Amino acid sequence: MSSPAAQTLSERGRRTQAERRASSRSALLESAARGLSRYGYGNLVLEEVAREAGYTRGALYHQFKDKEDLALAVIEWVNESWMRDVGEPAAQQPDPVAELLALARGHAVFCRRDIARVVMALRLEFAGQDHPVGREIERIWEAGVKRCARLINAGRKAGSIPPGPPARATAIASLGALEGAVIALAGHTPHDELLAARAVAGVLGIDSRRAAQAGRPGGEIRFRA
Amino acid sequence: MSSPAAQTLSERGRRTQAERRASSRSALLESAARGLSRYGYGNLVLEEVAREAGYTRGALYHQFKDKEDLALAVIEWVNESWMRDVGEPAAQQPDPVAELLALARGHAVFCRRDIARVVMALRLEFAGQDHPVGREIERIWEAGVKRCARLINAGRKAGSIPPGPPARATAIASLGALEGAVIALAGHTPHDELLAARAVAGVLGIDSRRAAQAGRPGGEIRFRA
DNA sequence: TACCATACATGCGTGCATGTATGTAAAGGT
DNA sequence: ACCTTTACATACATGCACGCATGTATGGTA
Repeated sequence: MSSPAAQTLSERGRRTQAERRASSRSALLESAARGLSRYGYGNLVLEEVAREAGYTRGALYHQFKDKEDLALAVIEWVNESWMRDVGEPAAQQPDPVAELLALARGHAVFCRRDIARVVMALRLEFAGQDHPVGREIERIWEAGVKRCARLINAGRKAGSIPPGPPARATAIASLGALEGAVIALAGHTPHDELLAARAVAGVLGIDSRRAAQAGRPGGEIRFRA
Repeated sequence: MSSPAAQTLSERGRRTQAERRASSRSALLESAARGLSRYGYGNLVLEEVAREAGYTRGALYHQFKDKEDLALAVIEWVNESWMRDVGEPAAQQPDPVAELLALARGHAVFCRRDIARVVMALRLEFAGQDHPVGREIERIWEAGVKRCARLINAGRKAGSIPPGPPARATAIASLGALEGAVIALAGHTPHDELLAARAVAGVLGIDSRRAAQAGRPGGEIRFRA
């Protein structure tokens, strides 16, 4: 937490410049992600970010142009991680409903890390403003809404999702409910996964018992009657 | 928006001191509520709050001890409004499920005003910190969770809510999903109401078709098959 | 070993928001 | 009519965080 990142030594004890740079950068990114998740952009103080990564602000300004550049890098980093761990696996699901529920469950698991609220916090903070960070967050959010709306339309055509409000509004509600539930549930492993899926299933109008099974190859959890 | 609040004249053209004070105070409170909802606590600049209310910071510091005092007053004000417009009406419902769904719908309608995100924004901003504002928000949130958990327990005993994760976790997920959905749905009247109810119903594990009817004396909305 | 480039630390200047102190106009009492 | 109190504006002082400029150590290279 306060030492300059796990050293990935090349072969000899001496570390390459590129190695130093990379490990510093990822340490700073991780610290900044935690900070953004906790405090948001405005309340994030770079001195603390650097300190928690084991550096000073000097290192930060050497790696990133300014605070905004750092935030954008964090967003990109988090988004890539999300795509790899959640977005792409979910795309393997056979039908729209399964994919939507897999997204819900995957997101819940993804957000067990302390970088969970980065997107939510920044989206709230920059909503309705014209700031580069806000635009980037909006771009990512919009992509999620689009993906979700496509799946809803497909599911409705296939008959696996009942009719309801416009697909876009339903998609927005799904993602909002998902994010809200997951953030509120921070620390409530393992129930977060099922409850997230239930929230999404509810918005979609699906029988919530589907939510208990989808994406759980290990079988479903049973509760006492 | 920029004139010193609607004048509630006593009888003559002259306004009483108490009248002046009260109208300034409510104008400042409303402006601060909008500001907190948009920017959160840290990013809220008092100069702008005062200006939008038609005053200067002088008036603000005359009515409120400091920024923290102002925020606490806003929270109290919003909470009272919520209780009056949402909390108490919902308590009239005959059974737990109906009350929970009424809360969801009521909250969605309540949040059509631009003070919707005050609680959410502040809860995110002060999560895990030991700040008076954070504590007050936490208090309100906890009260909501408790109320929700009681209703869930009652509903499960009565058989109207199926078994699931612990009542407290389910309550937290319900409120989180509700807040998240409603905030994301800002501006999507009238679908916000149904979708909020669906999110809560989903978390509870209730057939989401219940959500379409509960609390809608005027009958349910029909969508094309 | 000598030299340069890169990674990082340290110190300074500046802007901005808060809080306070002081000044002014409106209201209320006598 | 005079004085006091209240409501508000204006001006000032403080602190904090950002960005940049400079200094230092480590890695690379000849």
